[in-house]
Amino acid sequence: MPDIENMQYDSLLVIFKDILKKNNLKFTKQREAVLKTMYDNSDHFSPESLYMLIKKTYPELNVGIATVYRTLNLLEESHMVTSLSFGSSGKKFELGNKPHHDHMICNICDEIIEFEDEEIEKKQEEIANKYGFKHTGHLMQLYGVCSKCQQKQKRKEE
Amino acid sequence: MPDIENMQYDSLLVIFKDILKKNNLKFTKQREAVLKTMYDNSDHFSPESLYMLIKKTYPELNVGIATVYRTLNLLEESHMVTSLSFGSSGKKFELGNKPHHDHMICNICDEIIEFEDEEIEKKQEEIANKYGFKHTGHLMQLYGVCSKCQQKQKRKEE
DNA sequence: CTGGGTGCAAAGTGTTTGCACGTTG
DNA sequence: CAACGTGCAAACACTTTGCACCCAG
Repeated sequence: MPDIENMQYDSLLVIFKDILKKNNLKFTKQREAVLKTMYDNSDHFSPESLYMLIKKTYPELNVGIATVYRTLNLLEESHMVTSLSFGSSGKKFELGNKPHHDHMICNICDEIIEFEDEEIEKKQEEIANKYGFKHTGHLMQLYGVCSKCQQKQKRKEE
Repeated sequence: MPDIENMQYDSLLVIFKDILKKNNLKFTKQREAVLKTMYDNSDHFSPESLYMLIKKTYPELNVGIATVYRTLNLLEESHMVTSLSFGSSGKKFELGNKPHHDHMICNICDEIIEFEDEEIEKKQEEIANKYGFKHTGHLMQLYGVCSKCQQKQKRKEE
């Protein structure tokens, strides 16, 4: 499986078509619209918000939300997108075309800040090894209050 | 707020009653059954599995699953239990009476292994500070295959 | 032209809520 | 005895699925 970090859209598309072909699946306008929309609006999407954006961008396609779900699941299984588990309100998905990173999530405004730390990654590897655990992935999310919301809170207190 | 690590049941109960009193809530058999069952069967519970266990242990109470949800939410807000996000199939809850730790989750058998690493905790703190983020909690879960399941896989391959 | 894909609506999940009755303080 | 809590079932939110038609290969 190629490493899709930092790839341009054309290369992502080639990989996607390849995955489809290997699994006897077909390349459709709808499937492309999902990938393209995620690429063009690099962000963390809920299936719902992605669905709305696709409808707005490609009104002629008349995409259904079921297809968005189906495609996101397909892309996730193919490791082209990754998902973040979110408290209670479902998952968010992001296209995997950037270097690995984790997330800080503001409890107040839901803003997502990405960060990356090699040392922690190494440490995780060590821990897994210690327990004879074959480490295939992880989820690390820091929760708290982002700097903007902290300032808002201070202003209110005055 | 007291630190409920390593506490015996009696002390947990006192704290729980205290929280209830402070919020003008009542101490009921059902609420106690939830706390006691979690204490007696130290484990990671889905609301459903906890509900079943309570029904089995206290058949005379005729508890409803809605009460289990309500009580778990109450306990979580009061920081007496914590929850782990679980892929798509909801959350699991554990009583917070042990030292802080994170989780390794086997993708095959769903076994949960607890671990603790001070260095990572420190690093998380540093990262949050760097972004002006007020860090109030985190979720770190490593996914992979536990040693038992790796052995089973090997056996099949032979 | 055949098998997989799609939109739609219905069915599944997991969780929350309205209500009448029950219990706590 | 006032208020909060409970069980029940209905409602909810999110996601998956069955089906008839559609389209890519």
